[in-house]
Amino acid sequence: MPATILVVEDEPAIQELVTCNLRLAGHHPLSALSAEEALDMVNNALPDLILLDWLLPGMSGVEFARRLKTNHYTRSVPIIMLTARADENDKITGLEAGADDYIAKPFSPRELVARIKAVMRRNTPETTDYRVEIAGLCLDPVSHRVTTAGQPVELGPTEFRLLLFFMTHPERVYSRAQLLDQVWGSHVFVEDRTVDVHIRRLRLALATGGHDYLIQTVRSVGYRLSVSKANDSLL
Amino acid sequence: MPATILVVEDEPAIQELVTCNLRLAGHHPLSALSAEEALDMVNNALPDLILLDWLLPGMSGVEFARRLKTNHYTRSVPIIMLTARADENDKITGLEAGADDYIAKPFSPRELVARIKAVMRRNTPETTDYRVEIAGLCLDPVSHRVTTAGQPVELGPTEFRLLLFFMTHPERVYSRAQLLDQVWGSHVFVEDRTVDVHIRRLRLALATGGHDYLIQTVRSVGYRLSVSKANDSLL
DNA sequence: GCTTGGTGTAACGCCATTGTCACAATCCGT
DNA sequence: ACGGATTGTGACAATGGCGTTACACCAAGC
Repeated sequence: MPATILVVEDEPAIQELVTCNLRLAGHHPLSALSAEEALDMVNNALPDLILLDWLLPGMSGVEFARRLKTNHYTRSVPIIMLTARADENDKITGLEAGADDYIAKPFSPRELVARIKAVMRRNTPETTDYRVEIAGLCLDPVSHRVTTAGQPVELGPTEFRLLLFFMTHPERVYSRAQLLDQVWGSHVFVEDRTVDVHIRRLRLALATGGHDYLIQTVRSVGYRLSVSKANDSLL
Repeated sequence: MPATILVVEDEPAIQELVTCNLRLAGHHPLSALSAEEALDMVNNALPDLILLDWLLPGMSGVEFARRLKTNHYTRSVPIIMLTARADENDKITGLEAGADDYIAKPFSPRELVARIKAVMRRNTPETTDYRVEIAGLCLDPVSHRVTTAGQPVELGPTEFRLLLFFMTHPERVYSRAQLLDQVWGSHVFVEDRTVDVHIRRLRLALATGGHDYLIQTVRSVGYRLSVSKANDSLL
């Protein structure tokens, strides 16, 4: 949920205020004092979202937004406009230029982070929306349910994510470190052995349907989901 | 995927803005500046979807929607309402009149096309008759009434909209953020936990008919409406 | 005015979930 | 068979998610 956010704002006081609040909300703000500077930074590394002031010296905010939206590489980055007053014309041209939302000054820090959250959640569409089924084991991300041979399986959140990852990446070995990255998140710090415990819990839950064999351990390497019971199928 | 979309909007600037964005998204927009003009065009050729402004000179948007929904030939055309403000009453009467979705101005082009895609995707399996009944729980948007096993259920406005959303999107988990988007509106900002309280109120109201189990919580994910009592079961 | 119904927020407490550890069991090369 | 390395297993404390209640606020109605 934390995101890198590019703040394009020429007034230092507001710039500071915004970035500070973003930091407090757990985000990673980047500062740009002009549209030109912002363009450089965008070309360097894509941010997750852009907070764009309406009135800027040199290139205006609208022009900047237009430039971004006409570039295939940058057009997908959501933009939130900051405007001095809720002016109708501003609103229309801003949205026309491709802004996803706008905030009228003065705004509360709370509204700021709320809008960001709203836009980002709106912008991230479904990842794996389809149902996965392997050897009678069925997992549905949409309804968030798992069954083995028609019988319901009760899983904790982490076990669910773990199984989801395995079922979308079957027949492939993953180290504990890789699993921590993919299932827990690349930023958390937990012991490698924690994976073992969750693997066991997952197997336990799957055992009632006889599907515990699906999660196989590859000694000194990691774990793997496979339909074949054989511990080693070479070539 | 490309569709002919009738845009009913009296203000030329917004009309232009919307049709332009629709064209960019690969659709074929048709313009109508009044409900009367739109009626003619609909009778001439059925569009795949209608974007309908709430406030129109002459015949209002609601009236227009009602006319469409009472005609067998035109009732199946999905309607997305455009309203100037996120007014609770507007939303309710809009849904009563048969609108399939609802966008509050100002809206981003991205949101616009996203909603259109969403409505067109989900329009095939459901709709047609807008009375929803699940496991004896019956909700009628037209009369704005809810009954469990024939007995009336008293709900507040928010609880009603919440239940309406769940019953039109059953067997699917929604995060608190998504629920806030869909039920409260994509631009309002309230705490996530507020959803919990309304979920409880809804359950409380449904409990008298024994239907409280319908609203199920998926820990660390969100909520879901399901007919099966089991916390986890598929199909 | 006062009252009332609806809504959002804060606070409290319970309990499922989780990360970690200690120890037993197993594997594999020597 | 032995020993070290690796993994399975059970238990434990701490965390955090969620149900629940209470309360303040606001708009509408009498």
